[in-house]
Amino acid sequence: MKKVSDAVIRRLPKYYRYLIELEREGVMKISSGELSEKMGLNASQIRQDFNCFGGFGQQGFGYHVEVLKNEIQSILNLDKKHNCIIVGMGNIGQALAGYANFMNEGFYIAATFDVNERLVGTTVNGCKILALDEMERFVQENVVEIGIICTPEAHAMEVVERMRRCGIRAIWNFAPIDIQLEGVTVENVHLSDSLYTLSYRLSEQKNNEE
Amino acid sequence: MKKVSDAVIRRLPKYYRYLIELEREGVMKISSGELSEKMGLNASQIRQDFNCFGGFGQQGFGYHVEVLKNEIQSILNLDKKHNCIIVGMGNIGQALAGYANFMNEGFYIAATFDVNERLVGTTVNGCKILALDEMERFVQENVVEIGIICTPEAHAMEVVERMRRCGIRAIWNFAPIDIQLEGVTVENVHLSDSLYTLSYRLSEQKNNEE
DNA sequence: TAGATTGTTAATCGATTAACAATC
DNA sequence: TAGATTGTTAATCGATTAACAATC
Repeated sequence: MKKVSDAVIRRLPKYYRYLIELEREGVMKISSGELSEKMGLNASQIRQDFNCFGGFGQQGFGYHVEVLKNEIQSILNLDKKHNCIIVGMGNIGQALAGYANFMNEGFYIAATFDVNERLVGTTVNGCKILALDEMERFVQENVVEIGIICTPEAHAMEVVERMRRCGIRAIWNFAPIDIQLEGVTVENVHLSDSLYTLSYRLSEQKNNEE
Repeated sequence: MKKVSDAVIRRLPKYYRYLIELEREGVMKISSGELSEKMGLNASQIRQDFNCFGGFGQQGFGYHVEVLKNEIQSILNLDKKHNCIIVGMGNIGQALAGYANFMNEGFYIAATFDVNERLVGTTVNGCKILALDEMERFVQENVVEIGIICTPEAHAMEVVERMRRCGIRAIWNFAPIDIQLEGVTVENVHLSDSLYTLSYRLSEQKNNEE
């Protein structure tokens, strides 16, 4: 199968959100035209996107909302359970541990780790915090697919390397570094980058008003 | 000035991060070629990007790290203080309130709000939580540039509308809805979208290995 | 059958990359 | 002056959009 471009992949969760919403509203079918209006995308683009993965529609009719939703859920691999671990249980780590939403879509925080001895042993948002030194053993004894990095910048790279060594192949990174590692899929979040772009557009807006 | 594309704007914080790093390492000058290797970008692209905002380099020499860093800081509007408020002090809201990093770059959490009576009046990460009903008054009495939305999906749109009405022109949105509003600049974060794309790429990786 | 809407090919647009003249 | 590297124009590439034949 031809490689699907990143732009398409990043639209999939958005389709998924809108389809869940439509299903909740009891809508049974939708055309690319209607969906394009709702989502602010081009109808051609929507059809092109779906056709990267096969034809989910019916000519002359449109798309069955439930079918399409299930297809995208399956493409995104959200119909399977994924064990995660969090390393770094500061503010962000604790928040993600409590982000109950994840479990609804098959993400489960199997364990959390920190180096801070005052945190180790405590329970936050239902997750017990273990000593970082126990990570390797835990990952060997349990199936862990996703490593979530919420450490300060200084420790992030070392944790990434340790995760890779014990077989974790997917990393969700919240530390402000760009991780690129052979054989490991990384999604960098970079919250501050996001805020900075907002700051840019705010000042741009002000300039236009002057 | 010609409108700068979103792709360029999203690279600015990344340049900024690398330049801060270089400055910290004591590097005085850098060429687009060296920077491209470090950042994994194309050198032409880097020069094109910088030239959207004017020529910061010196032919035959390269770029002064400090000068370039300061220019980008100024373009991103990070050399000014920005008051923010957070609405919704659940896990994510609390985490962002404590994300001390923001203040370093001029972002300051002036107040936080919630509807939950058990939270109102308490102090989290140094931020006192006020009742949501006090938001309008607070914004009128203080200069607030950025509204941060961390409410559940169901309340997000109403909060956005209230923020707009009391004059907030920039919104950093963590609720899982796409906000688009005339006259308001919105940066949608969508953490679960990000995790879903990681999930997709993880399954793709597994398929390739088979 | 006629109408609607998909799936897919072709055209357009914008972003990335290459090339090179300008110049420090 | 010669060498290096920018700033900028031109070429390429990929993503988006338009068009339309296929078909339900």
